[in-house]
Amino acid sequence: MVAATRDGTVGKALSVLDQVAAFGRPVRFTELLAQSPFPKPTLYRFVQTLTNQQMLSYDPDRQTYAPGIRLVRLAHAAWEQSTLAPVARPHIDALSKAVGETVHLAQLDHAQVLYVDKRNAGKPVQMYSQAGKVGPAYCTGVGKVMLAFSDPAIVDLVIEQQSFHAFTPHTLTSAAALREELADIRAQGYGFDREEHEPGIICVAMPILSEAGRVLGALSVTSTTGRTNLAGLEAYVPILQDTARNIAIDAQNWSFPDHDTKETTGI
Amino acid sequence: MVAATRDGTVGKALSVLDQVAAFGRPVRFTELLAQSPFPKPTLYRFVQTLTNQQMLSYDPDRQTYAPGIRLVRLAHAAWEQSTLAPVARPHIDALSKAVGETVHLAQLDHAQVLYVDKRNAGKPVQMYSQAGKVGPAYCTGVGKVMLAFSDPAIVDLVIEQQSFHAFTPHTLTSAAALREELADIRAQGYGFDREEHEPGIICVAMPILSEAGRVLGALSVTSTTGRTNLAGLEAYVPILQDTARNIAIDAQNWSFPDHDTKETTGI
DNA sequence: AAACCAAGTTTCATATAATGAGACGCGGTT
DNA sequence: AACCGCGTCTCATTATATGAAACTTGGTTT
Repeated sequence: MVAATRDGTVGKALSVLDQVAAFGRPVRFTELLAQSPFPKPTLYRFVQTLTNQQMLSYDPDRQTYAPGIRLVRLAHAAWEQSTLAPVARPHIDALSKAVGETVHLAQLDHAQVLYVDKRNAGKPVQMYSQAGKVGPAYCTGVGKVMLAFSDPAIVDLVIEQQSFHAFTPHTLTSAAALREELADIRAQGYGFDREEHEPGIICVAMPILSEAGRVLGALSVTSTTGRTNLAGLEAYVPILQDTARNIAIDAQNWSFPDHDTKETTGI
Repeated sequence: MVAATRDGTVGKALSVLDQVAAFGRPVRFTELLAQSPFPKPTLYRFVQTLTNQQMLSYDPDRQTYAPGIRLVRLAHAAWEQSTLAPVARPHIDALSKAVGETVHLAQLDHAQVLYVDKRNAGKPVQMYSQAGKVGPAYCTGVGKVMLAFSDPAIVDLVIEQQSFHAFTPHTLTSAAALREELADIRAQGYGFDREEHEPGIICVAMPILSEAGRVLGALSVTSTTGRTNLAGLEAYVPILQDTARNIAIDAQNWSFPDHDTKETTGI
């Protein structure tokens, strides 16, 4: 996660937030305490404060804490302002329609892949339950592609703090294998997920690069070995390239033109 | 917002987060300073800390701050654990299919309505851009319905800190009018939005109440005056009632049964 | 070029708030 | 009745946050 100390009280309190979120379920005070670096009263006060602040929610019946509702509000703003999603939206819609497969838009967040948007092939999907999800960088198409074009220093850092887990027989499980793969990706400009994260799931991924060559994010088209193969996915490379370039251009020119998108949702 | 002081340094820092989010666009340091209660160096350090912590993101080119990507990660956890959305999902899907109109699921967050999930009538929709959105409580169907069944003390508080704005000619613009409406809703068990927030937009809303009578959230079916009228919407009351009751029951029994929902997304 | 200005950054003595060992209250066992 | 685990509170100590003022930087005006 983020550097816990160094950022004083605020940093410590936020680390508690992460801790609660990491549980993935409502959690009791004692459970937190057991794996907390903070002494009991300190942790207690953090939890109190965060609950006051609606960053945590408290269930009095079960005596449990969970990430709070204020985060949902804040994340809405974050998603609209700090991710590629709003600019990329029309392009992803078009791409999804064109290829008829699941499309992902991801960004790099520390050593992890953060999925910021998604279009499902057939039916509408509850996006929010997907966006915000994180995954490992070393065994996903989007992750590898983003790393391949990242600053070497960042790659070193990611590899260093990465514990390679073999999700499938195809997962790359060593720093050396990964570095080799990254070189290949850099050479050819795009990458694949060859059932490295889940059996039967393959994808082709394309980086979204700024004019200056900085990694903004990545796109991928996902399918299953039942429906197609890598050669089949490779056919999508041109349209992925176009889409990625267009997103990059729009991102460059994007300057939040004063809310000209008037709401008409009828909420 | 939340009580800024009282929660020490952490509370103050979080208030800065809110402030940034409220801008709705990337914002410069000076802009923040102009409307901040904190002196320059204090605000500066908060912004620094929050940026370090990825709660804010900084654009060095434009020298602007925006809500950070860490919020998206955290919100994912919050949405899954602290909202009705995961339990309600199947019920809302069914409801949406049955009525063929836009369906909203909302919860009360302070004095505001927080939309936690949504199904669009015809075409798939980018949910995330809607969930997390907040609206006023006094002039939306879901807001009034939730207030109507809330603790009187809460209602007083909400009304007190509410500045009534007339969005349309039909908006209730006085505490008295609102209280009267709330009494009616309580008597009849559900409520309407009679073009009170946006012209042409109407909805019927139903509270989701726990066995003990506590307000868990609210559902609504939204339409336009072009397609139907209040009497037409009233026909949905029985199915809304059923759906709300079923959601309440599921929410009661919901106890996070240890990740039996294995992922098969193929990300 | 020199003077100016505004936005951003750093310093440092002071005030304030965070800290955590310990103690307390309380419901549920044994 | 004694015990125990869990959550809560107290308070002297210490560390941290604070903010007036000074400094830097990059751009604009005279």
